[in-house]
Amino acid sequence: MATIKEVAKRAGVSVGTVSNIISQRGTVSPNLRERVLSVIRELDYHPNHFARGLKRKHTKMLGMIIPDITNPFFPQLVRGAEDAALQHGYLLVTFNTDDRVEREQEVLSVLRSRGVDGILLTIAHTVGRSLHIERTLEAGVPIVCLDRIPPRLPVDAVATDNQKGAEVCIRHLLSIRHRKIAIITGPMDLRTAQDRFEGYQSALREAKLKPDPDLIAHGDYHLESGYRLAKDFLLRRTRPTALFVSNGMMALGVVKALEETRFRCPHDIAVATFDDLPIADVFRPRLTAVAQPVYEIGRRGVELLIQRIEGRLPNKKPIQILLDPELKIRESTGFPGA
Amino acid sequence: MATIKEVAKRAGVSVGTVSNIISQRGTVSPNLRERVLSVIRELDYHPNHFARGLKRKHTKMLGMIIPDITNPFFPQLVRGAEDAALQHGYLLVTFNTDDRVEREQEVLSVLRSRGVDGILLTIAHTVGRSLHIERTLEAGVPIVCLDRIPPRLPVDAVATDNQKGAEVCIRHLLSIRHRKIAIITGPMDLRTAQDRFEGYQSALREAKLKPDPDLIAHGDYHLESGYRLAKDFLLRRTRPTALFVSNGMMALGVVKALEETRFRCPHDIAVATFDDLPIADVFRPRLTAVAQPVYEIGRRGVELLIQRIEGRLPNKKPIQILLDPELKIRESTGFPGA
DNA sequence: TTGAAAGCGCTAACAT
DNA sequence: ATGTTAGCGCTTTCAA
Repeated sequence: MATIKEVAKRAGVSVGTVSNIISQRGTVSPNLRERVLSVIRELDYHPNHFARGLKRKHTKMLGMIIPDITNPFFPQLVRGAEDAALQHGYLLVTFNTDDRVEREQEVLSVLRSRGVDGILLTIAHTVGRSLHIERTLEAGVPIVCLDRIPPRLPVDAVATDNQKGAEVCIRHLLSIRHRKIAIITGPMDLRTAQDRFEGYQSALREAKLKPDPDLIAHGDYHLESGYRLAKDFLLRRTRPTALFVSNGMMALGVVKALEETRFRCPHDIAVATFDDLPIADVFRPRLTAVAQPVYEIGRRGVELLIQRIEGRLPNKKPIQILLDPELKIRESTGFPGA
Repeated sequence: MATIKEVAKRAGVSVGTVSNIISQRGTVSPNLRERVLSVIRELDYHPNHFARGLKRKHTKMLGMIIPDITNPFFPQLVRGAEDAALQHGYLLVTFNTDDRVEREQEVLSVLRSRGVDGILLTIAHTVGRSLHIERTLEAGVPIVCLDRIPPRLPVDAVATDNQKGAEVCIRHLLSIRHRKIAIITGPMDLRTAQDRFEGYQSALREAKLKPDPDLIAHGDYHLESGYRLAKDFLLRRTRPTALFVSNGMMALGVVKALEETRFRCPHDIAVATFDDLPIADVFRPRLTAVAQPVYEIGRRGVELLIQRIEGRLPNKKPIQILLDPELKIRESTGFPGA
C-alpha cells in the first residue's frame, strides 16, 4: 500500500500539499495538482481511512440493524440506505438480528465499539422498553428507526403511514361492495401491526360497519401464519368475501393456501395485502397491494441520520417522517362494480 | 470518549500496561489488572478501532461485493457470510454493483482505502480481464470469489459445482423418459452459465442424444428473459416435453409464462430449474430444483478468506472449492414413470 | 503557493 | 513486572 509520503516524495512535493490536493482544500497550482494526481494514479494510492479517522474524529461509518435480510422486504430498504450512504461518503455496515432482542443488544455494542457515526435501526419485535437503545442514544450515538417505530421512545424515525395505507385499502374494498372483510393482522405488539389494524377498523367504522371478531385473525408477519389463517378462513361454511393481509410474507402464505385449496381469486374471495413484494408480480391474479415506499424509507432514513450526525438539524427534538404508501389496484380484488 | 491515556492516568499506571491488559499480552500482576479493569469500566472506555487499525495493520473488516441484494439469491449468501464473519470477530460491509464493472471498480477502491482485511466478491457479469481485481490482489488484499469464478484468474473461490448440478438434473429428466428437453441458458459469458450448459449437453451426450439447437434458448439470468423465452417454447407447434431453466430468477419468469398461458405443469410440459429460491415453495406445482448450498457458500467463503488473511494456508496457491448442489425432485417434473 | 511539524490514540519494541 | 517511546498515515496549523 502506497502512503501519502511516497506520493509526496515521488512527486517532489510535501505531504501537506498532497493532502491539500486529495481533500480539495487550500490552493494548489494546476500543474502541481496535475503532477501529483498522476503520481497517485501511477502508485495506485488510496488514502488510509484509519489515519484519517484518527485525526478527524469520525468514522464515516453507519450501522444498519435489520431483522433478516432474507425477508424480501429488507433488501430494498438496505439498498435505499446503501445508495444514500455511499452518495454522502459513508460506509454502511448491516446486521441481522433474527428479530431477537439479545442479538440486537450485542450488535449495538459491536457497532458502538467500532465507533460508527450513527445507526439505522429496524427494531426487533419487542415488548418492553428498550434500554439498550436509550443507552446508545444517551452515549451520543444518533439512531434513526426505520419502518417500525418503538413505542414511548422519542427517537428520529422514518416509516410508512400504516394506518392510512390500511384505510385506503379497506375503503377500496368497501367501494366495490364488500361487506364481509376479514383481516389477518401482524403481531399486535408491533406498532405497524396495530396501526394497520387500526386503519382497518376505522375504515369499517367510517362505513358504519362494526368489526366482527370472527373476521379477525392474528398472525405474526411470517409466511406460515398467513398460510394457516387463510386456510381457516377459506374452509369455513361462510367464507368472508374479502381478505386483507397485513404484510407481504403472510400474503405469500395466503397465495399458497389459495393454490392448495383451489379457490379462485377474486371469484371466491378477494385478496388485498399490505406490501408489494417484487416477487408478487409472478402470481395470477396479480395482487392488489398497499405498496410501501421501502427504498425511499431507507434513503430518507440515511439522510435524516446524516443531518443529525452533522448537526444540521435545528434542535434535539426527534423528527418522525411518515411516508405515504400507494394502493395498487389489481386483479385479485376484481374491478370496481364487478 | 475516554482514551487509553486517561485510563492510565486515573489508574496510576503507564499506557503500555493498560495496552497489555486490554490486549491480554505480556504479564501483568493480578491486582494491577484488577485496578485497571475497574477504571476501564468506570470510564466506559472503548479502545479506538482506528488508532488500533492504524498500528496493527488490520481492521477486522471484510468487504463483500455482490451484484444486487434485491435478487433473492444473494440475501442467503450474505447471511452465511455475515454469520461466519461475526463469529470470527470480523465486521462485514456489503456493496451492490448492479452487475456493472465500473461500480465494482469504485467499490473496490472504497474498500481498499477503508483498509478492509479481505474481500468477498461475486464478480459483475463481465467479459474481458478484470484489471481492478488483479491490482487489488497485487496490493496484497486477499479476495475470495463467490458463486462466479472469473475466467483465467488464479484466485481463491467457493462455488457450486454447476456442471454436476445440471447433469444430475438432466439425467433425472431423461430417466423419466423425456427426450425433447429444452434449456434456457444464462448469459454465456458467465462461467456458471457455461458450466450449467455444459452439464446439460454432457448429460444428453451420455444418453446418446445430440443437443438440438432448436431446444436451446439464451437468457440472461433475469426474470424477463425467462418469461419471454418460456413463452416462445410454449407457443410452438411442437412443444418440448421438458424445460430446464438455468437459474431461479428466470424460473420465476417461466412460472409467470405458465400462469399466463394456462399450460399445465407437468402435464403439458415438465419444468426443472437451477436454484431453489425460498419463494418457490409458494407455487403449485412445486418446482423440481437444483438447490445450491448458498448459505454454505457464504460461510465457507468467509472461512477461506480469514484463513488466507491470517496466513494459515500452506502456500500461495489459490484454493477453489466446489460444493455439491442437491437435486430436489418435486411435482413440476411429475413422478418417475408417470 | 508550498513546506515543516505537531499530534490523533494506540501498539510493540525496548528499557528499566 | 512495568514504563518509555517511536512510530502507524494522515490532517492541520503555522511559517516561509
